[in-house]
Amino acid sequence: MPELPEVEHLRRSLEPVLLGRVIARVRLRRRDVARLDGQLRQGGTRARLSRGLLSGAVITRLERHGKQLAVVADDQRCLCIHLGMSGQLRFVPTGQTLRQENHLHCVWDVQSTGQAAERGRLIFRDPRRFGGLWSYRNETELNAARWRDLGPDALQLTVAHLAAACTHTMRPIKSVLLDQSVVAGVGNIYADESLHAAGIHPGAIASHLREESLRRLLRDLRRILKHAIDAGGSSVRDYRDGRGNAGAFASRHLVYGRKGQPCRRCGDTLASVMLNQRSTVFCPRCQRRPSND
DNA sequence: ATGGGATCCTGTGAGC
DNA sequence: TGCTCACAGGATCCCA
Repeated sequence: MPELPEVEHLRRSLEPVLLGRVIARVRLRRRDVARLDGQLRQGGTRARLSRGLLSGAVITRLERHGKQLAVVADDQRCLCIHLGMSGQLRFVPTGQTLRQENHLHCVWDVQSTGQAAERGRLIFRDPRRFGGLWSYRNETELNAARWRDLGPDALQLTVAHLAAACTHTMRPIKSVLLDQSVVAGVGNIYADESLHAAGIHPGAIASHLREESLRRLLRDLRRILKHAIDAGGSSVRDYRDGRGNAGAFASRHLVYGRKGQPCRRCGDTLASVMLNQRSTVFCPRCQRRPSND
């Protein structure tokens, strides 16, 4: 379940093998994962499809906002890649055989522009297909369309913005954290981890929290996200970076996936509730629910 | 307007 | 051993 740290680590792991390289060919094996100009493809020609998927482009930048990635080309074209739940983006150097992999939806042939013809393939796999590819003519269109409704990236979020999103709402604080229009990049893992670190009950009504609590939450969220990026992300099950390596942060989770186990801070047994249809793990002692909720 | 629930999808692991 | 079934969840849509 790639969240901000996983996508950021993926972005960094792909930069060395993609920047300055040209996309020689694209093979879209499953059409419904791709949207042209942000729209579900309807009768677009094969050429238009290839173009949207960056065929012939030289890759100049890899951008990220929240959990989404964008590959930007020298001619402005840009392809937004969202991994959803189980999506993987991986670079496979030529010579390394591409194992018979299922759910392989798109393959890009990548080669260097210089003398030494270093080649490889970039592959997009997504068994559960919650992810996808969205093509745009340029970054302005991406920002005006798909990224328009995203809040600030979690690493750029300010207390003022978070506090503004929390006033006048009866939603639980965890729902606010998971809301991508409030803050982009936080999913179930890092919501639970940051709330635990800040000592805030996930079900606490957002508008009842003091600014001091929100300040602590933001500080801990940012700290945890940065540590997770450095550790290569959390590989709970599927996540792999651009070279196929698992992340190491899952072993450092204090609450996520640890229901029934002792809290690593106070020793109390970690409890679990459903919130937003998500299993939510917290420590009943470290994260007391305010009495007025 | 706000927020909660159902929905999509497949692999995994528990339990019989 | 092999089967069934619940569960995992990001985003989107629908409805109260």
